[in-house]
Amino acid sequence: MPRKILVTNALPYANGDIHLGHLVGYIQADIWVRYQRMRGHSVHYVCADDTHGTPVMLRAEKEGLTPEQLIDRVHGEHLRDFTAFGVAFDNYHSTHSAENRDYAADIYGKLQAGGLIDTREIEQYYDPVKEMFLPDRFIKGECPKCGAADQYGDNCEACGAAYAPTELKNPYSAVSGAKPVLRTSTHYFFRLSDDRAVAFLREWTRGTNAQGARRLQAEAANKMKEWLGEEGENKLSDWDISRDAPYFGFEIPGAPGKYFYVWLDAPIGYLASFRNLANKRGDIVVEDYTDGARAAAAGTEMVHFIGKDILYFHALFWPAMLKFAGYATPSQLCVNGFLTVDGAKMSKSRGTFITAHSYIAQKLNPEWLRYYFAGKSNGTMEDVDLNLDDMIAKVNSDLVGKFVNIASRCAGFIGKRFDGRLGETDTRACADFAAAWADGAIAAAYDERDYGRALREIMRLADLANQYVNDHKPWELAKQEGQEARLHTVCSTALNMFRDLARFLKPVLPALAAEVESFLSIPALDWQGDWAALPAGHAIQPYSHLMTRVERKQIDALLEANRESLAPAAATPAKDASSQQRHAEKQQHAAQAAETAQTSASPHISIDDFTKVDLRIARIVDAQHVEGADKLICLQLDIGETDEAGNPKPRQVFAGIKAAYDPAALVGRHTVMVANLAPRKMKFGLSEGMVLAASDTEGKTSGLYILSPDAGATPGMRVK
RNA sequence: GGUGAUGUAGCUCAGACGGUUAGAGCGACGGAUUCAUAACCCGUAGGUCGGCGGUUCGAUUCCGCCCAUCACCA
Repeated sequence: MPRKILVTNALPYANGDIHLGHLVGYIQADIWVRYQRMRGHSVHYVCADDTHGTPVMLRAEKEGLTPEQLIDRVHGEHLRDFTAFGVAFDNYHSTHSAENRDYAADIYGKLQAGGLIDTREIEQYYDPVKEMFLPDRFIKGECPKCGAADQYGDNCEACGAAYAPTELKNPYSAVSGAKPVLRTSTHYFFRLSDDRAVAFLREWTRGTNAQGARRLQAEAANKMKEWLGEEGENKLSDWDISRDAPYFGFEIPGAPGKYFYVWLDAPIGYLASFRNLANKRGDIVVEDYTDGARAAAAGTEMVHFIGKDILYFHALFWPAMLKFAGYATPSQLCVNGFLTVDGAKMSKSRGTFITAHSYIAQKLNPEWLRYYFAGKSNGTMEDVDLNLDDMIAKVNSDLVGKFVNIASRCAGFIGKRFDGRLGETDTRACADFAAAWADGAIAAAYDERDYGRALREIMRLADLANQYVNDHKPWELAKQEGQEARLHTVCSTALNMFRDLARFLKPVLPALAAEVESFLSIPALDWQGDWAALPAGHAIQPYSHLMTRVERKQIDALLEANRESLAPAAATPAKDASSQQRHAEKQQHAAQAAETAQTSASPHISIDDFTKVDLRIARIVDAQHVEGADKLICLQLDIGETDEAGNPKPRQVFAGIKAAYDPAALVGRHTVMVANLAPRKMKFGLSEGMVLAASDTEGKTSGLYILSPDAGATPGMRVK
């Protein structure tokens, strides 16, 4: 029975270029789709641009475009890049579409009817000039901790502190420059904390689908357990799904001036793209995939390929929305990790923030990258490292030296000596190939998305083919009288091996496989049909090189083309370097801290570096055990600071010194603390610094010793 | 700090549900060969399987602790 599968890829946000980090997930999905089709399964493969939200709205304005004009242009660029890398969606649509509006309204309506939508008043910064509520990202001001100017509303790039936008000093709107005011507004919430949703998600994230496969990879299911908590616990909170006008998106039915938050309608875009495809084609019954009951009856599957940064949305909100709106829930989430380049986060200053377009513009072969990514894919959520020297070695050795070489070393004889026609095939010599086909190990590896395993096995076969040629020495046979038939057979046999290798590699290297099909004059290779040898007398085309080698200088040129000098890089921080898809409204911190840190690799620090650390004498006012923490003591430290009323205002610091100190014995002592360390939100509360303590980092001797100043030092004194 | 993941030859990665000499590719070194894009073939060297303890007749594989890296903490 052929499977009927709807495959989707995460929707890239319509606010930036496709880069190599994106391509990991798209190439993995594309390989899987191509493989399943070669097996004769029915696969619909769709994607779309994720278009809504404040960032798109503001960027369009900045460029003097309407949002529609901007997303039209980006749509073209994204589709161009995917196509160039052989990622062959059946449809590449947009979340800003009639289909998506209909689905969003329908799902929302059903959730509302099911009692899963609530409203609530929330308070938020509002830009009185621009007349809009401001996402955290669009509020700037002075860092409440270190005072650095022009910091974003969620975290400080200078000191790394995290805070709420309301804590910023002298806040201003990044959009208009106006001073924002706090305003209350009604927001709509999806009641994820509802018992029904919690119970459903607990089962859904752990369970298996109708095909008996786990819906989530083990690591992903594990991760969800953290979010869901233990049995009986309810750690989920309701989800704010509305934003106030002006907002680029869909207005919520029955709620004038309120719009669906971009993340609500983004995954719905999968269904919209599929519906759009069905409308164009006319032979797809959409409801057999989307309707809960009908999909179960039809045995269809819905498989989402996503990056691990958006697991949260796809494993909680999305299945819950679908479930309680009566839609089919996803059969499987295939989650991939981030991309690092040469072991580090992609970096604009190093030129490793490589856009898909620049790769193509530099005339690098996309299939080099497909092959390398495939070799690094093992079906887990682990990050993938693009090691550039390794990629050069791997591609040149495997694809050029081994695979393509087989055709290159045999085709000449067939062309010159036998008029381009094949002879008999030595099927006994092909026994290992036949066994590999019958055994199904390569097929299983593809199906499980462990492409690395598949390629290792395929390359073992390629080695066998080269050994076969070596052992039978066609170049000697060619010089011997009466050995023509033998020569003919050896070359034909090797070319049959070559054909099967091309078949095995086709999901990964579709363009190369197509060239092989044309070189061998054979119909499109698939995985089910006739694996019999090509018949004697079959005419092939003259051989021309199927692939060139990668050279280091090409890679260097690519890095140079993507390199930005450090100065402008600071203006446009490479925050989302490894992320596939992340909206500015949900930022992560600190990605850029690494970027700046890596620029100074000297073994010494300057005096300036040292003076950045604000060390102060502190008096331990109070010390308490922390419930539930093995190592922590909660300290209240007086460093001479006072609140607005002039009362002493101690710092709260969590110190991992419980093993060595009894809290009661600490009270009243003086010690040294780092006063300007970025505050850190811990499970137990906010930690506003750290105390200094000595220990043997080699672990040879145990013990932990906090520092004490000589008598006379008073709280607040600077240590330098 | 909590939770999770990762740590295996110079590099990139397999593997071991505890059991004789821990694997592959690349790289290095030596040899062979010349059909092939300095490709291919044969061979050699390289690892106390992050560290320390425990369980066991036996652990790199199980358990505990520690260290390092990464991610998440909405």
